[in-house]
Amino acid sequence: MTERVTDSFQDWLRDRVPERGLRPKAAALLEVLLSQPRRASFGAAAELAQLAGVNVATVTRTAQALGFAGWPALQQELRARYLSSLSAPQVAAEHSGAGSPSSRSLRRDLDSLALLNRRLDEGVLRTIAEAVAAAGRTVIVADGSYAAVGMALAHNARLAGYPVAAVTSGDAELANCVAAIGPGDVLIAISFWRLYESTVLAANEARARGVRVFALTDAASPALANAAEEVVMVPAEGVAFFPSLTAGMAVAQALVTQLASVDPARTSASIETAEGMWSKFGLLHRRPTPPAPADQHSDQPD
Amino acid sequence: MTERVTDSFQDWLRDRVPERGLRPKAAALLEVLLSQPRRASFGAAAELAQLAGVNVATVTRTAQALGFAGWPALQQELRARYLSSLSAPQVAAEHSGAGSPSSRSLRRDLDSLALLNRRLDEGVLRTIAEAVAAAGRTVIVADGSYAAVGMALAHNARLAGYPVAAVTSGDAELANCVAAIGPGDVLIAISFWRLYESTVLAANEARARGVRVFALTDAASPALANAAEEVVMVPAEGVAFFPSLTAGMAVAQALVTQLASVDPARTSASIETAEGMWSKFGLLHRRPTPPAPADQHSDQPD
DNA sequence: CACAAGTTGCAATATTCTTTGCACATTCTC
DNA sequence: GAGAATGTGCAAAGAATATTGCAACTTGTG
Repeated sequence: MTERVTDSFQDWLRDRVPERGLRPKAAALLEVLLSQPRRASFGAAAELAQLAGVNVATVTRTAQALGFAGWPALQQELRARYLSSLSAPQVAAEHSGAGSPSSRSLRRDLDSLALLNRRLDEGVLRTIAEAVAAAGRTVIVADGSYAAVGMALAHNARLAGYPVAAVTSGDAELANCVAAIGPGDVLIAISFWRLYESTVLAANEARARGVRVFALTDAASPALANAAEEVVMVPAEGVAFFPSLTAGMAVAQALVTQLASVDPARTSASIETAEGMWSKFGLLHRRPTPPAPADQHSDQPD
Repeated sequence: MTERVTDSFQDWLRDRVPERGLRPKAAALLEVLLSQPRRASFGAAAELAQLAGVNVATVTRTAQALGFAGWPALQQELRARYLSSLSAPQVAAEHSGAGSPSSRSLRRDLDSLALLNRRLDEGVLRTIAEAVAAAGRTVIVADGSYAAVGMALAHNARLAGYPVAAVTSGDAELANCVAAIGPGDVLIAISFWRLYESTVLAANEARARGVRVFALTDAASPALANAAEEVVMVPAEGVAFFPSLTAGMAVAQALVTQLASVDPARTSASIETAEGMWSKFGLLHRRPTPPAPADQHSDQPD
């Protein structure tokens, strides 16, 4: 039961123990909490009490003795830490003291990314990257706030030398873009949480027209998954009402990185050209250190 | 498609969907459960209901429609499966291509985020969030690929009920926008790696006009830092040529989360309104019945 | 256009879980 | 060894959560 959950989880809990130590029963309960973090995270006070051979009341009192308002408050912390230790054992956030909304958001994103890192089948990303590299052109459909991820993906992919365009200007343009693609092209649909009607339409229509369709989604979207050849699942759960775009952005980044490695020469040339343009247009505030793009991604074991 | 072990969570839940499919609201709830397994595993029925935009009663009814006695029974199953999906497939992902560009990118982002999490002073984010909340309006300046972060920030901030606009359409519009703001307004400049000339200009000009200026940047941009009241430093190093937007996006997410907590009532009201609009405009995809094999219905917006 | 079938939200009800007052038991001190 | 102080269990009060009856609404059909 106890994996290597122990470190951050146990240390933290032990640190809450006050100077005087705990009463015998409270100590017994603490041992249960430490040794069975899973049950401690989910179970009712009564369940833990029985497990520790103490009364329910002792659970509440122990929680209070540890500095919490009551059992629910303690349990919430236990949960957060237990889950963190499950998904990101290596990071072991030290200051994860349930602080401000912003720091909670960061921590959640960190967890999501750790989860993504373990879950993601990079074979899928390679497939998509190669499809984009081979495609006549690529259209990215992304509505709502997900448009940001689509834009980033398209922007960097173009920089890498591939004709990738994001459609974010509404349904009319979307329709036109879908009408303009066909066999030999690629469409990437990005959508988390709630699915926009037009995104699904575009994906289905494109597939019917012989376009290779891929999807980036948070798995809540069978409609989109059905239309896609491959689906990349991304955790998008945020702490507030908004779904988090962070993990999706990480996937976009990974995808572009993979794409850049498909044909390094092409990418290098493209970047060099782009840089020349930026210079000519006077876009940059200062001349940066000239990067050596060919060196950056020259090592690809696969 | 991906038939990885981790999908057992989603697959399993989808398999419980009865023949006829689900009612619209039930389907909406199912999406939330699938996309936010953490919350689904821990949260109360009411919380999930709000997230899905349905009534509490629907949660209970959906659980029953899926063949469970009620929400607690469903939640218990969800928990078990979510937790095992967290801890099980760790090993597989590690070895299948540990060195591919995409997985290196992901790992780099993970590291960056961990670094950010340690370094970031949440007081700064709070300051910015409060400034935005108090401002007459807020303009976000972000050029190049950073525009994606700016867009996401603006989009979600608007959703939270604040007049935030991202300027991404070129220098002409940027000039107009800067001309239109003054004391009592806020400008947020987002720029990593290389600094666009116009971004710096806008920041300096705005500050001269009495606008509160904040900056999101990596360490390499002293010019921007000079023009800003507060600077949020974000690691943006990518594995390839491209700077990573992931950490920047995480900060945007954190900022919006903080902003949403400044005046929760206002944010709730705003989101509710927005949801009503989405509904009216028929933006969301609400087809509950995906699995019909021969049934190739053409999706029609309702 | 009206009716019927089905769906959803509201609100009262029922259930479960947590906390706390109180009494008994144990332990420590003089 | 007696008294006081502290710890613990029991059970009732209190809070939170889930369920269900009912009415209003929407959608499909004649």
